[in-house]
Amino acid sequence: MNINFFQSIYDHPLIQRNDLNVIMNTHERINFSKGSLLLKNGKMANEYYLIESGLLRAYVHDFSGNEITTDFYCANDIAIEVSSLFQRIPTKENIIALTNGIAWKIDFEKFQNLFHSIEGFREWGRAWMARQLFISKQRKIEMLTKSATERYKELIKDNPAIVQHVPIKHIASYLGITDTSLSRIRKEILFDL
Amino acid sequence: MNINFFQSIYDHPLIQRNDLNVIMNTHERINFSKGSLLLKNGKMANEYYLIESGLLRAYVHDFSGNEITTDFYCANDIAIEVSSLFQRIPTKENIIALTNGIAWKIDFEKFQNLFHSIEGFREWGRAWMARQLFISKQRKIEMLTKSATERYKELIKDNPAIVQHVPIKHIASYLGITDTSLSRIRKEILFDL
DNA sequence: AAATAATCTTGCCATATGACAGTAAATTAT
DNA sequence: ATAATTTACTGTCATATGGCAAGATTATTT
Repeated sequence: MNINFFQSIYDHPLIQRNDLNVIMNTHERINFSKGSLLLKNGKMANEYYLIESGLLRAYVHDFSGNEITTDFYCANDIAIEVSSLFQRIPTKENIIALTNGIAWKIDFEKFQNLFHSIEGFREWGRAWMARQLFISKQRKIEMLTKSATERYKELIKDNPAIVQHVPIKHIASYLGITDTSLSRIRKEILFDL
Repeated sequence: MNINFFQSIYDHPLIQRNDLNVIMNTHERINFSKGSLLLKNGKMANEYYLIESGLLRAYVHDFSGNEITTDFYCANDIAIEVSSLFQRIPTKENIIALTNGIAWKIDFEKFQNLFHSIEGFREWGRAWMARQLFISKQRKIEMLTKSATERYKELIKDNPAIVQHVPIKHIASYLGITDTSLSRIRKEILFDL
């Protein structure tokens, strides 16, 4: 078990080395295989996962039943459904594995203990939430101000792994367009690349 | 000072009555007047505000310098820029008063004390963040899946005060369209109302 | 009250994206 | 390997929204 992996994720000035050990030992290693569901619509999230390797996709169903991809999780990301986990309510999201992979799981009760017993951990947690909120806001603004083409180009730049491994229709719903349109956009920007 | 106001905002099963008193006394009443800035781009947020009355608008500038309205805050809302306040970094947002009003202010240091000393308060804080994250995600999905017309209709339904008091151009940028388009949409839906 | 400025509406045309259908290509199952 | 299924691309047409500019309306200042 690699301490650098945990250190890069639980990165906060108030988390001491021995705190990190406690935190590490609270996680459990799991393997997931392509197609398996880590979280299912209607259930309550009881854990979250640090992704060591592999690729996951989160999605919801819109009013007419179409899958809308809300997030991708890659190595070093945290796969989590905050709303369900922290409000103790059933989720509307699904998290499914797009590839095989390895993750480190921590469940809510253990998280809760760390949160209330380690000051650095709860500072980290709050900062993490703040960052997520910032990212979410940013993405919202980008949806408003940027064209689908620009958003796709940025995805290529920031997250090439996703573009390479994920079916177009999922990327399209993530970008908020149809797969038809994305197909055309891809054709368009071939010249730029 | 109205305890019901604070109770409705700091609403969590683990917050006891005397906790609430401590929390209440940590806030300071302020008046704000139309046009005043409660937060300015480039500064660090050092406090947040519970809005008792009045109307505020948060906005950022996009790459080409246009104002994008990111949020409105009404009575009983919390006007806060989480990212700057909790990550201790300068903000990119502005919060400006659209009307005169009354708010209760709490600054970061005092918040921090409450957070670490009252378990119920930090549970409330985390749940609040989780809810915000959920709302932000929801809005993102709505931007993806709903038309500008639908989004405007929902705004009318959920927040009529905003539609009545706020200049169209701000509502338009909040919805992610131009004021021209919003003007046409308004004309369109006159029939529906 | 008049003057000025800000805001809102409207017309014209351009463009991005969607809906639907058909085909091609790739993946998966038999 | 073959068949079946899923995924990706393309064509045609429809629609929503944007860009720009000119008026109309409303608000603000003098």
